[in-house]
Amino acid sequence: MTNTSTERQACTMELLRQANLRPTRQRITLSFLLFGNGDRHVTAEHLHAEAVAAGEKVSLATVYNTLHQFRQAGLLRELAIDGSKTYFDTNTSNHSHFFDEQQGALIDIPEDSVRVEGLPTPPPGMRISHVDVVVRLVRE
Amino acid sequence: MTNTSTERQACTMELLRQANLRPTRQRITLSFLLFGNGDRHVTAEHLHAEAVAAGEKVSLATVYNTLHQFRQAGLLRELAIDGSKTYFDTNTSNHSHFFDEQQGALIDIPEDSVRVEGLPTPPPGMRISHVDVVVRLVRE
DNA sequence: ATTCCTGCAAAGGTTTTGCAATGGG
DNA sequence: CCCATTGCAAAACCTTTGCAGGAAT
Repeated sequence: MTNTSTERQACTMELLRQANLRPTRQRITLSFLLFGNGDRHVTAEHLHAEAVAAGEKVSLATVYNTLHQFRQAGLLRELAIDGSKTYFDTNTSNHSHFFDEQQGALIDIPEDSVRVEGLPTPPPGMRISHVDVVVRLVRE
Repeated sequence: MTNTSTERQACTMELLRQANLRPTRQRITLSFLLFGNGDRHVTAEHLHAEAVAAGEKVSLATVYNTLHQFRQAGLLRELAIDGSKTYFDTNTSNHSHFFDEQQGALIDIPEDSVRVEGLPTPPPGMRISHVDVVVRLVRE
């Protein structure tokens, strides 16, 4: 543990300020939950439950709004894993994922271990913004 | 053009029979739209609109049912591309996709051109069922 | 005749939106 | 004080489901 709680909180405030988002009580709690303790994958509902469990009074609508604001600010990446739910990843680097289809669990694969080779040139007038790799797992 | 329309229709009927699905009017039309003319990516709504435009009387619920029945029979693959919509691919081989985020358009990448290397071993008790690669494109 | 399939409408789940009330700067 | 932000409830959206009528074997 190298940071005090106060230092981490100051860091969180700085994140919000740089993203041009007013550091409201709700946003501070949510960014703390998201960025305060390593890389995470969350859904809106999951994060909302966590905030409520932590004693924060915040609505689900605000969680959705905040997640999208953070995504627009480049603090989160949206993942298309499963048609029915939207996952957000606090690790915005270009890394791959394992996905356990039965459990709905996501696991990061370190950024530099996976290489995608032999990609064709994109159609004219277009460029690659991101390469998503999802490795789907089933129980043996 | 090597097949007559009748031959293609016979082929379609054969698909359904092998999948243990009664060759009803709706299923015949839908499988013909899906498999009658090369590889395709469709959403339920898109396929429904196409069927209606072709003069077929079919409900959206039946299109959903049929797409899932075809997927269970291994005739289609479901793609997670975008949180809000489910895409189905008539090409069930393990290939990659370009996705144009602005247009929502999907383009196949030939199966053998892309290689994913350096994947770590799956967690104990699990094995890889499929590797999905989506190359997201933006306008330059 | 029996079983499967279809259509409709209603329910389901997730996400977005409109608007009045609240709270930071 | 002003304007961004919040919360609520309603709406929007895609998808699934229940069930009665219809079609296939």
